[in-house]
Amino acid sequence: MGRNKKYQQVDVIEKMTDLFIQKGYTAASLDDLVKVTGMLRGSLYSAFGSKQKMFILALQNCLKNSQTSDKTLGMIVISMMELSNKSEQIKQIIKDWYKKNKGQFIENLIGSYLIKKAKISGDGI
Amino acid sequence: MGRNKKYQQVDVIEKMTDLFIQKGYTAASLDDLVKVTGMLRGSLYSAFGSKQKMFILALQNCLKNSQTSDKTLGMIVISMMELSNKSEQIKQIIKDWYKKNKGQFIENLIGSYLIKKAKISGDGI
DNA sequence: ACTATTTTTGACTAATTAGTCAAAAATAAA
DNA sequence: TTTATTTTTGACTAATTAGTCAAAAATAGT
Repeated sequence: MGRNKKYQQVDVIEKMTDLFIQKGYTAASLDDLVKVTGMLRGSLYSAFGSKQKMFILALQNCLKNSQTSDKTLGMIVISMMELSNKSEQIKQIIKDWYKKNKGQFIENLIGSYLIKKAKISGDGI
Repeated sequence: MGRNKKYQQVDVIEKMTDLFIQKGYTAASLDDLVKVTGMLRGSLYSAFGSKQKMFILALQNCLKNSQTSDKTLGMIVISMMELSNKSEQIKQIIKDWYKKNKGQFIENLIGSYLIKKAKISGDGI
């Protein structure tokens, strides 16, 4: 009952994830989120509640996948840089993730991801 | 000739650096910079020109120091996350830095810094 | 004292920010 | 058709953003 959803949560969250990874959390504006998702502000807030909740859903969606993809690393690094000191929930999420993944050269993986992302390696990779 | 400087560039840049590392580039506002430096907006712009130029001076000041301190890593990581795709100059600076430091477990150092900064290691370090 | 030069001051602007809300649209059950 | 429920719409707000600028203050040479 009620109006049918025009947008599917999963698709919307995927698009949000790409934006967050591209711009970072703070620099990704609501206008940007409107643009990439196709939803309007009211719908976004009605569906997700706040920008931080959008990010958390995007982060959790990434972590469902057990392998440490670049997408996951992207969201983890943004969490560490911009959100771990603002949200206890996010801090706990990445704490749990680190517990599960430490001892697997994860520090090295994080560093390598950043160098690749910044495109400073010289060999174009 | 002319009015004496009330604030010394070196001190101001040090304070800016601490702010950028604490908040990140985007999240560090001009109001924040006014607060930590003691200078007013007009003085800051008269002395530095723009927020990005303030950041570049802070970054270059860190890199003068040949050792890779946490302060340096902080500025480097912010550059990679928030600025390497916005400023060719900054990209070049961190490209040069990486050239000088690669092969010294620098990826590991970067990852370890982030984990320490986010305080997710479990052992409180 | 006067002039030239530099630095500081803080009010100002135009743009952007996250978030709100009442109304409209869409649906299914009664 | 009416009613209850859900989703979408987009204009709106209050706060914050980076950056500007004319005026005042401070200094040193003439």
